[in-house]
Amino acid sequence: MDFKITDQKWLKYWHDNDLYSTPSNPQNHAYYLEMFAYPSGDIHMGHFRNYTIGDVIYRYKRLQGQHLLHPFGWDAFGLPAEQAAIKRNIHPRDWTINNINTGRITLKKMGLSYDWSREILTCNPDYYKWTQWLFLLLYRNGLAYQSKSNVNWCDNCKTVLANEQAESGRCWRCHGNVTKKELDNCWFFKITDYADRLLKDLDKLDQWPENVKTIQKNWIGKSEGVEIDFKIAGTDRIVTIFTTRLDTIFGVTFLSVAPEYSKIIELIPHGKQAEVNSYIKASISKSEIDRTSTQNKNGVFTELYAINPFNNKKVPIWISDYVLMSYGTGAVMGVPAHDERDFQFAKTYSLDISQVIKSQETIQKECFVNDGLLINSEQFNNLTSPEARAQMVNYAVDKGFGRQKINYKIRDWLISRQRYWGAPIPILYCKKCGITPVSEKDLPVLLPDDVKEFTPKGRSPLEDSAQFKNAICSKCGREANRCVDTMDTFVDSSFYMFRYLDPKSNENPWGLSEAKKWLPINLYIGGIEHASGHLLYFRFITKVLYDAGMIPVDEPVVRLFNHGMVLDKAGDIMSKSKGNVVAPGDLLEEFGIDVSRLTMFFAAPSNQEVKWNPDFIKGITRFYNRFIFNLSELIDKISSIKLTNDGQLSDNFVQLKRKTHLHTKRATASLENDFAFNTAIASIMELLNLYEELKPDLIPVNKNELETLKEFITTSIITIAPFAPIIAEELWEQMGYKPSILEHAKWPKSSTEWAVESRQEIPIQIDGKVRAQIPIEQDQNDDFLKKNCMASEKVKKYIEQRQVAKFFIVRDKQTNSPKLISIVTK
RNA sequence: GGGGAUGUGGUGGAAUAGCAGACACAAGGGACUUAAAAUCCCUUGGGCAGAAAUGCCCGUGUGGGUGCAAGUCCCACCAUCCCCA
Repeated sequence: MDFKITDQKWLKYWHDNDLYSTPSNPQNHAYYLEMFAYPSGDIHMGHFRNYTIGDVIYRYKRLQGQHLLHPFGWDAFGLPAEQAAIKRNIHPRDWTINNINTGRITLKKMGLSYDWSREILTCNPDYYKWTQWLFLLLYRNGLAYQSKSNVNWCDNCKTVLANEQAESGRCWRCHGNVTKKELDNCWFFKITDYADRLLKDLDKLDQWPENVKTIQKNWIGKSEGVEIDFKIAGTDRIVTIFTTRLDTIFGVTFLSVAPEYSKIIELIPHGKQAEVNSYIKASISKSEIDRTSTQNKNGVFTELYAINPFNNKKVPIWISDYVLMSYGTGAVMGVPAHDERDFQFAKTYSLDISQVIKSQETIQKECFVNDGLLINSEQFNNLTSPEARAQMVNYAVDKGFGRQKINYKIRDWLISRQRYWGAPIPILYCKKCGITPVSEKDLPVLLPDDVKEFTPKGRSPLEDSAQFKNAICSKCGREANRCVDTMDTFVDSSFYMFRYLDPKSNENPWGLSEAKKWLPINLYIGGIEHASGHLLYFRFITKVLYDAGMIPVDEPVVRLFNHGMVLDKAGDIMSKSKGNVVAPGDLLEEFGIDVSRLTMFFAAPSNQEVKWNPDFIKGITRFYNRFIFNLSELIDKISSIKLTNDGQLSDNFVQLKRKTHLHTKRATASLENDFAFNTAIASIMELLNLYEELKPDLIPVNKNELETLKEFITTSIITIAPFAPIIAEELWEQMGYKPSILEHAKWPKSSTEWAVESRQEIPIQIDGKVRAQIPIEQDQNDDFLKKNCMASEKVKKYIEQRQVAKFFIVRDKQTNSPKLISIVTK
């Protein structure tokens, strides 16, 4: 059988018969989705893995009779298109479309079960019209606002960098230092308004991996604490600190404020200002990693003092760069006795350490960070930490110098980019009306064609397009300027899965009836790297759309699955510069669809990394050819056999039937539970191995034996279909059934009666070690087994001259048949 | 600095607390062949004893713990990888 012919044959059949189109009136429906692709050249092995895993699940569910939505699209806006434009003098759109065309050809060669009629390109006006619509929806609801912002700035490249492009404080392209720069007119989405819901609803996601939920939880970073106002001695100014450990407030020996904390600068004595300024300058150019992770905390004394409102003690105010302006109030109280960082800081500068929680440790040598009983805290002495926190906050509120405060680490989502290749923000600046949203009927705001220069200058290339920038105010009709920024591509990808519901609609982004038909998404497959970015934005936008009545669910995805990475043989990431890239297209050409897929699945469980080794292909090819040979041969052989007489199965047929059912059970579990396709394929191999072993003696002499062979054939073909769809179709047809197997076959069920090991003996453990076996017989009650066991010569040998202290039989939970006998001697 | 994952033969990996190494790869030996490829058969965690059948001991990163029984559960540590800031 030549895969070049069969691959083509079935690709054509599937295409001609619209096999993967979405049913319009789905029964028993489900929505399966893989993360769409960023088009950078051809698709790579990571895509290959991601999309074939989704394809396996699609085929399996289809064989179980489900009606499915399984779409695909492209995350087509983004920075690399502009870089290519600068480097090769090609328009970002052309570069992007070329890459999509290349990628699509490869995906189609893979024979994936996508409904291509729903394909989406986020860079097309009929898509980004809805990105802009989404912006307006948020704007209308007070969830989009404009503000100044400290952005990452590479002075070398004269450009703004996204967080993910400032790797460890270095520019990803020139490795120059990244500093912060204040920019006006940045647009934000108010994700912080949803922080609490995003956190709380994680509990609903019982089919999401724990690690993703933990990442999101930490990212949101909710902490419940208190703000306390400290007066600055000799002034009427205050410094407000945020703390979660109010119970330690009598241990405060200093305050620390962030270098960006501008309010106190003017109060600093003149003689000190030069020193302070140079410290601030040095700190601000450091990355947050450097600031928070160094062992040596450092700072500079301001010669200012603050008054602790609890005990009126005067404590020094320091500026230290381990305090971040973006967290809390930008000021913290220093309690070296009970906080690790404060302890290090106090040690460095020989500040006082004052213990207020009882502990065994010597406080001068190490700090004690746990809760405990309060000491040295006046009227709060002898309270436990939680009691003290409750009473102290009441006290502070009563006296008017403190308040309860919930703090989040998550910041509002900065969505404006000074870039060309993105969806323009649909906002007008009118001299009379101010900030004015473009009216919905004027969407989309199209990207202009007269931009030729994409080299970053720190402002958007759209600034230079007169055609784009000059506009008419949608309120008063006078001249206005368009907002020249475009949106972060994470906005594009935060609702594409809803646009798939109705991707051709011009009237609305999708119809509510379609949303009710298909949502929520039953399974979403992609890499873990999106745990805190895309998946959080996507959950946020889902909630916004839910609140707006656009969709019926407030969580988008029931089950999330993260596939492992594909590395090279040595465990290195595949990259062009290393020259270790394996191209999916080449694999398909050389080995065909089935073998390429089977090799990937067999290499490792889907959630673990694969170290791709070309040697893997050999073993799979060997198995694949044996599978085809034996199945074809058997199909031919039995087609001429007619048996109508009843009769018992002989031993060999019993063995084959058991293995067939056991295999069905294992394959089903693998597809339902953990997507460990390697074990499902190993199970098919075992079934085939057993068949080959028994083959000479599998001559059916009655109807039941013939049926057992047929069951073996159909089970083998149907259960391999999700993994190797081409050969499944081919053999299904050879059996004389109507194609496609997806439409006319049904996933087999295993019976508990037959899905049992063909085991001959029961192992006997004596003092924890297997020492003997007894044969399994008809009678399986306790007394009989015990008698048999004690009669065994080997058992006698081990327990002679010893007393049996314990004897028990371990039975299978489901079948109750004995699995193991355990004897403990004195 | 914080969070997470993983550690099992020469390799990829199996194993609801119940016979560790399924299923494969590689390697070695053999058959077929003028030869090679392909295919097929045998051996294959380490050690000891035995002519052999076989028997015994050790073994899942390290050290402890719980259990009749631990790769699996608990505690501490080591190593590698990933993510976030």
